Amino acid sequence: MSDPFKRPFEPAPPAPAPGGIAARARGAQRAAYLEGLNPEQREAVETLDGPVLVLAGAGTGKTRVLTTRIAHILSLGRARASEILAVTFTNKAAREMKHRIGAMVGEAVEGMPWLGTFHSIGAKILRRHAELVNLKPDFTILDVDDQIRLLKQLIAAADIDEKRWPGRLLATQIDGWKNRGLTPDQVPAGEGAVFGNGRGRDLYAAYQARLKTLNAADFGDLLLETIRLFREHPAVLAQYQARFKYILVDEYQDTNVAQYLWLRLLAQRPSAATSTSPRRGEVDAPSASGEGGPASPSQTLSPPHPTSALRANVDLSPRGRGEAVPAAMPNPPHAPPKNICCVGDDDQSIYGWRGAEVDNILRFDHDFPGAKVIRLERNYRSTAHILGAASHLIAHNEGRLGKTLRSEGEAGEKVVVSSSWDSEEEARAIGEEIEQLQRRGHRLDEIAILVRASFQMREIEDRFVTLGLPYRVIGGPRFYERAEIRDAMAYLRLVNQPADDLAFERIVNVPKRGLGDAALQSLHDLARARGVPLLEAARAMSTSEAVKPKPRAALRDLVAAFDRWRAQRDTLPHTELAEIVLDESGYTEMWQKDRSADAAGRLENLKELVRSMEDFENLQGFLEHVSLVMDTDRGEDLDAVSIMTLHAAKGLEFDTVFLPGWEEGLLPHQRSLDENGRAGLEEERRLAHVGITRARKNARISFVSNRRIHGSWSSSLPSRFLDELPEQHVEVLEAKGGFAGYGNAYGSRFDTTAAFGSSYTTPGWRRAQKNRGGFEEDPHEYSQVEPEEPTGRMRDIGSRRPPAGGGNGTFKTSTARSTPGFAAPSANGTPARRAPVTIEGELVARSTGAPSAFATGDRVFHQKFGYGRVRAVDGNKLTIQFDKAGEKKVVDSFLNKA
DNA sequence: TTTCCCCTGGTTTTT
DNA sequence: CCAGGGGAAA
Repeated sequence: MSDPFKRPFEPAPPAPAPGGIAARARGAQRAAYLEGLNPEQREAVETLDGPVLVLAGAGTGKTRVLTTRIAHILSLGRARASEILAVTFTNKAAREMKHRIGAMVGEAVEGMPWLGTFHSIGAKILRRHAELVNLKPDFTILDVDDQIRLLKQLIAAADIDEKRWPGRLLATQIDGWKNRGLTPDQVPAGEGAVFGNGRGRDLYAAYQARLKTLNAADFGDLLLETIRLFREHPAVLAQYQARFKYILVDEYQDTNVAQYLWLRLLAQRPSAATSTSPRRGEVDAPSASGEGGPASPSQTLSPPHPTSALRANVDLSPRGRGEAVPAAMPNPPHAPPKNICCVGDDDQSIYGWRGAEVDNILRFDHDFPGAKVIRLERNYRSTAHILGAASHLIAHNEGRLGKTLRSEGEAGEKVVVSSSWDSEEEARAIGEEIEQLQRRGHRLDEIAILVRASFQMREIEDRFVTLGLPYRVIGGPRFYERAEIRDAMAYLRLVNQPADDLAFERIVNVPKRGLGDAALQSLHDLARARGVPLLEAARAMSTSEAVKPKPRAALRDLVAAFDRWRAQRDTLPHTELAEIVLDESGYTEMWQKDRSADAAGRLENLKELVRSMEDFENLQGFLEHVSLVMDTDRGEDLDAVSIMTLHAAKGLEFDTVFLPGWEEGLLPHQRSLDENGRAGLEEERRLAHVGITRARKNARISFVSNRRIHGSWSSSLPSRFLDELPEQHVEVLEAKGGFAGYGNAYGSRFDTTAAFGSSYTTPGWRRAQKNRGGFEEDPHEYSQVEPEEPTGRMRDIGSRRPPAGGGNGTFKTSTARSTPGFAAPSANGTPARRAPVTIEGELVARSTGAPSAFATGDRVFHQKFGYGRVRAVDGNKLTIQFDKAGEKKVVDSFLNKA
């Protein structure tokens, strides 16, 4: 038994008693995977009994602990793979865990059927018992568009002004209620009355009823309905309680109330719950009982949570949602909680705004009495300077459990703080610096730019396009969220399931068939009158004399097409069927005719969709996958700089990280401050902390003095977080712009800037208190004062023109930007070209001499700007008159001949 | 029914 | 400033 892990998971030997001889004997031999763990990690892996909370700071080996723990459980024979419940938030995390466990234990990862996201596991359970919650096992999982369309109909039906009360808002509201585990009858009356003149709660109830009719569930239902299932059917619950011997939860700080309740139900011992009635302990949940009875009105406010011994500081619990937060873990003393292990980091809780309750993690030892808390504080990622800066910053938060990250590495370089006049200059500075790094051999895919808000990306992208610097935007509209993909999916759904009315509504008139609102309305009426799906109603109407000839023909063709496709469903391979559907429906043609910039990209996406179907056995399997897994990792192995939001960066790491836009109002985001006060501020601080801790070697923070907000310019103040960085770990670069009082205004604690005679000498946060919004001014006024850049490489007078002057930066962004189709830019690994010298926006010189393959007058296509014609050629720099985006100067590697 | 223009609002985003 | 949605004209 030299390598016991080559053995498949199942069948596992019967679970021996803890500490049994066999286990110990095996354990002694199998300690290989435990090697290389530090003592805390090892403790986290080996403490198998009872509740465990692992507080894992950034870069401390969280995933490793989780995966090793699973391997450990399996190898000790404590449980079979199918008896372990392991939940993550994202599919990506689930995939990664599967992968790593597989690497550690052998091939048989498929033997972990209960490793997945909360939602996918919820769906799995729900399908098994669908009848018990008034669904059929093949229920549809709604996407957001469907949801909103449905809500709009309900709002209209209730005769509520849809303008004042948009469907989207109600969707958000309902989502919020579901996140908090509230069924319609549990929504506090006051809150339920906010929407639509007191009708919010009724609409929610109507929506739920409608979902049942449609045999559909939305994302929230995957959790909430499972909870309801468990509450109303204790025998079912008991079955799962008995099955899951070990529960592991990743990113516990991100769990919302519904997820918490879900876990809590599963984490109870099965014994008591096998009885037919809900347990006493359940009473403290938001619902009075599991029997669907209304929550007692007196429950709208619960007492403040008992202070947790775990918690170092006072709770901030901000959002006034106390009523939704359940009280303690209900396990009576005789039934200790099961073996649940939650891993998380309260300092990385950045999703409060979408329902995550930091409180869940802060309260863990109270919820799970006798919990063992293990802190992982040894960071293997970042240098001491970076960690020092991050730790000191986050220490300003009060609502935290408290950890101190220690670096296991060298001191490295200090965190660099710099400033720019405006965001255009900031983008330029970043671009320049990256070129420099590139010249020194720094890989581009080890560089990331992390922004607070996505609008910040635009100028950076713009700059990179000009420089020919390859980049990729992470996040943004995901593949399956693109309109063309959803349309295609709707066609396929309807082929698969002719009763899918929401899919029908989506595509009746896409492409345009002359079937507008009027036609749809009469279809609805007929469908309702006869109690048939819309497609059937369409069939009836297509032969009815009452319908005008034109729409009648359109309906006839549509119905015939679906009949045809459905007949082909069982005879043709599903990929082929998909192609046929897309072509015969005229959908492909619609985009082919479309001359807009992103049409080509959309067609490409459709091809990609069909290609991705190959991985599935049949249409059914594919559709199930897509509704749950909304991301495709179309990993591009291009060496490119990553640009993303701070939120999207969680869990990632890079050698060098740029953090632009650290200004009051943007990094502590104004809205966060306004809406959530101190708790909001603390979440913003965690965001800043997440940003810094993404860096392994270099972190470069910057802020600007002037920012354009909604079109008009206003001066901005440096972020208060800058003042919270410890001096000894930070190097402040002198502002290049040199406008005393602005770029250098910040940093009362940094000598470097004092010489500039800042008028702001109070700490940044206090500065921010007074007179926010600043005053407006024209940066142009100062342009003459601008000294030459220290590098002397570039004199960019052009950028000093008032940015409002238009011309530059007025292009239309398209969704294609997340897949910039770089024609393998030559920048790859080659010595970076110098930045072009520009005067008044004119390109006068350029350092690459390579002649361009394009000539004046050529028709070209650009991924971002669309089609255009070459106006002028200057080496590899071309001036293009784009059809839509206007005149631009672009590097030729970004162009294709059209 | 479609198209065009006006109006509004404009962090973050998974499932 | 600028994108997306909704209402009014063609």
